Amino acid sequence: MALAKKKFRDPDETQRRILAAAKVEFAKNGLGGARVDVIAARANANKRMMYHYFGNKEALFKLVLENAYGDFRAAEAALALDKEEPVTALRKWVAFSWNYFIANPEFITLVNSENLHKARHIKNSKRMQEMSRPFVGRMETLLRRGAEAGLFRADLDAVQMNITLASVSYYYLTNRFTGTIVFERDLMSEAALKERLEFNIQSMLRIVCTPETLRKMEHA
Amino acid sequence: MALAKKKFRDPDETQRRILAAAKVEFAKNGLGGARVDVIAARANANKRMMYHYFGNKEALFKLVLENAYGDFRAAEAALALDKEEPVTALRKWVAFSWNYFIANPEFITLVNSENLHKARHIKNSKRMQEMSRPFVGRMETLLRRGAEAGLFRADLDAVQMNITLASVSYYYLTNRFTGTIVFERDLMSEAALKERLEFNIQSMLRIVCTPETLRKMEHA
DNA sequence: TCTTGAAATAACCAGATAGTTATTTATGCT
DNA sequence: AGCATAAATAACTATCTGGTTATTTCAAGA
Repeated sequence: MALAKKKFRDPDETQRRILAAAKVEFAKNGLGGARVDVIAARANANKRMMYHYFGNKEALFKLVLENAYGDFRAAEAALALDKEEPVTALRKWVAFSWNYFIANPEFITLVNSENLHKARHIKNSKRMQEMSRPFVGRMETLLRRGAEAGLFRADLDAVQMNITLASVSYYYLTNRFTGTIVFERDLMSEAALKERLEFNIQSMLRIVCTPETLRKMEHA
Repeated sequence: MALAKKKFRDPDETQRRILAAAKVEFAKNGLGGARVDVIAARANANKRMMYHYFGNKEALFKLVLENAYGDFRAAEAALALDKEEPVTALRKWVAFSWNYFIANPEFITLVNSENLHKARHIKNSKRMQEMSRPFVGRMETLLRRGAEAGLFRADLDAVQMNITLASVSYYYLTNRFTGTIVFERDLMSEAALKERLEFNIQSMLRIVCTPETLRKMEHA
């Protein structure tokens, strides 16, 4: 196989390492708590390289956030839910966000950190808006298809649905540490995770489906 | 009226001012981004006083968080939902959390900050657990009453319901800054807030009510 | 009025931290 | 081979920051 000869000078690779290290550090400590020295060390790079390639700490944060958001939306698009029957598509969508948040916990903390700062880093990000549009469109399409098939309610707003779909998974996971104390229950055991996913799927179905659809599903 | 003479030395008042200032600063910048100098200045107190009364920055943070949580649960208890008819009680509960999060935005950012730190400040807080128990119990009672009246589904888990009830409001509000960009829509206009609250109430009702109950409500 | 302890303050310190400067080293091109 | 340029490094700096020390000020009880 074509082994890439190890290069001593490799700008692309260095930038990649810095970005990866920054993602870990920003996710773990937030923008304010993250340390550029730690990022450089973890990247096996010199701090000066970070400033050379990315400008400053906040510009690096912005890029990390945009990339994380892009990865999430790309994974979502790859689901190809347009080809699924509406009820199945909704189930898969809920399961997808749940599993993605679990597999990529940095995503949640990065988004939280950006919201703590009132989204000032991406406020004027064209890239951010462009990455979002197809995702909003997908929910509109799904709701229309479901309604036309007589399965879904006809008056649902796609934005509200997008938000609710994310919220039931995101909130559980982002607040899992205080939640464990408040509810005196292990929210992250395998059984608990499975139970929550199933609960979320049922919740979303009850929100979108007509009472008739629900009755049929429950009698099946 | 009995005007309290302004005292030059007033330990209770000084502590109160420091706590209030700390709440603002921690909420705005998170634990890592908060500055003790800023807290002292905003409290019109000396930094030394903070260390004298509260020990250190993290102990102060813990107390601020516990107080914020206590305030929230106290307000919730004051609703006296036990006396309401189940469907009304659920509506009022959803509206309460929604309005509380809007009126007390620090609550959300404080909880987020604590979760970023894996809840290490309240991990062994007896006070935190004690404040939580009645709240979990309230949902159990409500669900039982609703089920006995034939209004609610009989198989609902109180913890899942508590989490979901909070999530649909909390997520919308905590992520309102990135949300505004992602959805290219003002999520905080008066109309948008009203719409979201109504959507959340309907969502919760659809999750808990039996299909028969829903049908009756929709035909009314 | 005098004494005593708590409340309050200001100045300070050591370590941390984002960002820079000056310099060296590898790589691709001719 | 040698040159020009980009990549990489280490050492440095000004400022910030949580926490402390030394000291002063006030208020209440005897």
